[in-house]
Amino acid sequence: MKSKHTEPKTVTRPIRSTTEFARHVGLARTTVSRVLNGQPGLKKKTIDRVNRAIEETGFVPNAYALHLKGKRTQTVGVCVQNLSFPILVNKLASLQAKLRDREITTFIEVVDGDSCEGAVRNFLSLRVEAMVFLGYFDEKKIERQLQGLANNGTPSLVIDHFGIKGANTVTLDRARGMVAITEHLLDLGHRRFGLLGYSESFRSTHERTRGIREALEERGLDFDKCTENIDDQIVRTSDFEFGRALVRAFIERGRPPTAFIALNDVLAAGAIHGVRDMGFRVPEDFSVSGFNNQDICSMVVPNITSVDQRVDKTVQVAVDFVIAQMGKPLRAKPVVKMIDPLLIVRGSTGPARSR
Amino acid sequence: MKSKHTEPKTVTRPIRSTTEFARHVGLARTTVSRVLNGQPGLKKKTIDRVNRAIEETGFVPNAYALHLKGKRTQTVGVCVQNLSFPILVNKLASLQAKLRDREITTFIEVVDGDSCEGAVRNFLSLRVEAMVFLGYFDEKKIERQLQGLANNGTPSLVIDHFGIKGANTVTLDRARGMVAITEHLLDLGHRRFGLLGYSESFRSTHERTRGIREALEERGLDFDKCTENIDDQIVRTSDFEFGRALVRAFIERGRPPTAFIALNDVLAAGAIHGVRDMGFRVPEDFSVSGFNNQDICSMVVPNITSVDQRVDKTVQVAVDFVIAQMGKPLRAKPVVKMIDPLLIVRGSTGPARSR
DNA sequence: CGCGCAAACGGACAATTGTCTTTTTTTTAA
DNA sequence: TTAAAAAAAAGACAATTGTCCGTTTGCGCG
Repeated sequence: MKSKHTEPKTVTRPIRSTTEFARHVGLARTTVSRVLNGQPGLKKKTIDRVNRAIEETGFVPNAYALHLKGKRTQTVGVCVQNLSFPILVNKLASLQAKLRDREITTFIEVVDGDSCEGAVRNFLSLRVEAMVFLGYFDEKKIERQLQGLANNGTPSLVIDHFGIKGANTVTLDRARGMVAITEHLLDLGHRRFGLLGYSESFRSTHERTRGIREALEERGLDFDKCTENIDDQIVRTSDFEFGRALVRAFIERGRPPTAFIALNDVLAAGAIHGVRDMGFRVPEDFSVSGFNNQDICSMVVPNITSVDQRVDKTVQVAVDFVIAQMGKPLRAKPVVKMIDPLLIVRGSTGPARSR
Repeated sequence: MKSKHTEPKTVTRPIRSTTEFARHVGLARTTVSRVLNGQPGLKKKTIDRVNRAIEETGFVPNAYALHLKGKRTQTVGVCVQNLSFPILVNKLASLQAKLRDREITTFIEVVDGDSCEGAVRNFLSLRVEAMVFLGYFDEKKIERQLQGLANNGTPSLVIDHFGIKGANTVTLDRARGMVAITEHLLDLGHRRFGLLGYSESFRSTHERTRGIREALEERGLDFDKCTENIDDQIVRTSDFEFGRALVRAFIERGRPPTAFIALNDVLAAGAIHGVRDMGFRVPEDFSVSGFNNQDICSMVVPNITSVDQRVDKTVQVAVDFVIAQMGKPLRAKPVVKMIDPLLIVRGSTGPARSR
């Protein structure tokens, strides 16, 4: 048995520089370097020899020396708020994929509560050519960070968090999304709406409340008369249980609205279960809408009517912008791009039952 | 009004090297460097002057030059399979957080279908001190990559994917998880089980089937007599709909099992809806179990009995191992650490109804 | 055998940083 | 005011790579 002989016993220490690699191949360092960088005036045989050795040894030139030499780093740093929201994760994955397609390396830092200061420092130290902030951050802090980046000449972009001063921004037009939902429900004959989860004081919540208000006023309806919000009457645990408890409370107190507009899909899923708990049906007795069009929309019966964030479109716009800015002087005025949302009508909304 | 004067109009071009920075502060480069690296023999006033200038300008030394000089990179590269599975995302986030706590920078590449070759090359070029593979990959490819890393002297670790030759591995003991579930159901009086989603030919599925088999044989029961699998009779769309359709088919064909053991929580959620579709109740008429203990377990009524992966424990073990290996010669023999799973009993499992 | 040319070699430089040593300047103490 | 001590400056080197340039090698051809 003379197997086990394919792998050579050359347990020499790893090759860590072009010099060592060149010695291993039996060529001059400069010659190897010329091969690696595709310079002319080299015999095919030599080129093959080098490439074969690369195959064998897995040698990769040191990125640190490479970029030090002044070569563009072709890297982008991404600060992501956290990975608890599936929608953010989708955006992150899509972002890296699209940047990779353009031969750009993405560095990712999950910030999650910490200020992103450390992440930004790290990225700057790595001389990224642009920086992306994905999600919602402390406005004061992020504005300071962005200012620092501007002084530094590093282009930056904020995805999602709308309203940051001086920031290049790509974000879903959340107000418009709510207009779409509200109009959809109005068309179905609903006139009284229970808002689920709309008392958080985030900027995005304000934006979205504004959308509902606009859609109602467009039809001559009054926001305060048409909507009810009993968020503060329920102790909030998980989104699911919160939505469920809110709906039960709405029904128990009598004269409930005919449609529930939830802040997100999980709340909506809870709401659907709340309706069922009370012996009613969705959408025959009550309509329920979600937001974000997450997977859970299809994991509940009936499936949830929701607003899709158009992650792909959003990220595409973001990537195009970032790449256009890389390696160029900063723009004087910030760019804000709003992405049109997409209403996905499913089984959880239906005609209002006359009561 | 003499506001707007706080920010100096010095729109000089950004400072990109210690030399430029030193000029800006009015000190010698070497002095600044000594301050940055905390060397002794410096006046407090000078140190303060430098620190203040850092505050103002946001100057960060070039990481590329730093590491080139031979300083350890203190970086780890993580190849993650994809971000479609929430459980993987959790592990990834936890991994980066724990590594950051130890002052290690994590580079992340989401591979998603592509071979991870490119990612590995990129990491090697960045001279990471260790590499982690998170999730399931093509065995042949990953073995080749690991071999390459071994030649290179870079420690590596595989999380989740059990059974890769020569790989340091940290993984949930999936067989043991299934033993726990099966025993739990046996204790509740169940003797016939419907397996949902167990016909995929992944290594993890085999492991888990083995666990069920062992638990049954432990009580003198025969696997083939006690379990049924009708996966191939249903067209698989989403996991949710698949689980739902499977259960309906089980019930429609008559003489259904009393408990359904689903491959994951989404299948289990579908199964619960399937039971309800047919006019039965969970857990009174049928028990349903999931796996992974994802969020969805609490977003279904009744909540799903599942097996928790103990992400925190898993990642902690992984991080401890990785850190112990960094910057040291490779171990001769691979280390495999199995993590004990944790059965979480919730409302979806109950005593078997005698029929 | 000698010439010319292509190909490879070998040396040098630049990029930035930390560190070491030597020199100069500043501060402190007498 | 002067000498000593402390602090800062200045210069050099190493780390790795790409590139430039002059030199050497090898080969074919006459």
